[in-house]
Amino acid sequence: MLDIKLIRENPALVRQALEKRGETFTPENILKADERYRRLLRQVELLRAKHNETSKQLGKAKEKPPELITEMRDLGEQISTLQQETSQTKKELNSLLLRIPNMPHPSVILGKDESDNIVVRTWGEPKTFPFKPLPHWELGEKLGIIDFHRGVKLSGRRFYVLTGMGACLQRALITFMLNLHIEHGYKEIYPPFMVKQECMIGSGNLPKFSDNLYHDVEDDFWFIPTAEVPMTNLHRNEVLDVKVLPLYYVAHTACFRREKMAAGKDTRGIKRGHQFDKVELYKLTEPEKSADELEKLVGDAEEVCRRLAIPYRIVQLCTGDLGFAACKTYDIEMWAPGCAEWLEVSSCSNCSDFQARRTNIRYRPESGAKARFVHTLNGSGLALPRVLIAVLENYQQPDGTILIPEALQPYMKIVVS
RNA sequence: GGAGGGAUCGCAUAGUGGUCUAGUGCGGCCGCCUGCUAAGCGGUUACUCCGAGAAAUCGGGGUCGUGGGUUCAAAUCCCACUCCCUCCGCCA
Repeated sequence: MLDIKLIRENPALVRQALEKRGETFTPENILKADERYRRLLRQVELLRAKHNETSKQLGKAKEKPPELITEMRDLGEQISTLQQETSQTKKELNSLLLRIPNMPHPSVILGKDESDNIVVRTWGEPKTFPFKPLPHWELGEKLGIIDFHRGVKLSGRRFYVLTGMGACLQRALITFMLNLHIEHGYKEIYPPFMVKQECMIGSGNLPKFSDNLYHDVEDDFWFIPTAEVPMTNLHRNEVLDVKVLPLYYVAHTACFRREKMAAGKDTRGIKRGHQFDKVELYKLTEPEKSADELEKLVGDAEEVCRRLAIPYRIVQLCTGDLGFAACKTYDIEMWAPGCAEWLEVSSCSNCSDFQARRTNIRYRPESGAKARFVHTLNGSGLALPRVLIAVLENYQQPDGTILIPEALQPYMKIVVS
């Protein structure tokens, strides 16, 4: 959510910033609602002051003068009518504000869409194979570690079953990543996978993107599309001590996405499913530090790729490709020789105070000082099915078997009888 | 799912319709006194919104778990919900 004061005082600046992301911003409705709200509020408060005053008089009076009671009754009616109008206006204003995306950070490159993103750096050389490397769906089926047919039998398209060493490899990756990030100072979190609506609003997934979410109508639970959602809401309505900042969290969760938007895209393999696992990094920082913390966050996520010795590149998203809540984003893409594409295994974003405003997460710079909104950052560290793809395709051997990356070997020591 | 109890300022507690501008204690902060310490004395003590101001600050509104209701008037009465505790049922 953007600061209404900024919109009020400098709508042109906001418009310019949002135009960079291809958003046409018309502040007129918002400004009108804002002005109307404040005008109504002043009226209501004036009446209330009168009401309180009269009530006090009446309270002190031994004999209750009937004209005072009449006055009270009269004021009460006026207040309740005006109050209704005020709340309604506030609601309208709020729902408008909730639908405006974050403003891009000035350092973000200008661009229209994905095609204007730029590769910031690459690491490693794509391996050359003395044979034609297979895509993971073929490897997975041949090795009997990914069962597509039974996945469909159980849950329909875009579902699969990992079996045997496939499931084991994923589990090894999860533990490896979690441990690595914990070493880097992140605190492990195991959050709920189903959350209240207000959490989805807090992270920015609602009200605008309900198409991509699973929702349990009976009990009004929303299934998380990423651990970012519960982690954004962990400290909802809290004022944090500056001494605890920055907070670093890491969580492994399942993620659920309806993927209505991506219908027909990436239908082969395990690249895009309705359910997948992800290790997610999350930070809460002081505003002045979030830019640096984003770079460090990317570095921490990158480290996973390096340890796995899989070539990757860092892509900076242009203004037009930024997510709703982000002011700056880097993607990490691993090279997958089998399907011959760069796989997006992570998206690391600085959300500045956008989510903190929605969730009301603040910190006090020093005791007695006014509380300020924190900045929040998130990034995958990393998304599992895609890393699994990269491991399978990069480590495939001529005989169709998979070499286990050195970093994962300690996690794969299993006696199979 | 059923039955009961509860939620008040950082913590602990008082408050059964108007004098609550929510009291008291503890803790915190500031000061005083005491040749150290302990103790004592005085003061202070939340968040948020609107408005005025360059600012310090000032005026006003709201907040006693949340939302409704009754009433001229609600921390206080009524209803619903949320969360916590005790018990029963069910369950991993």
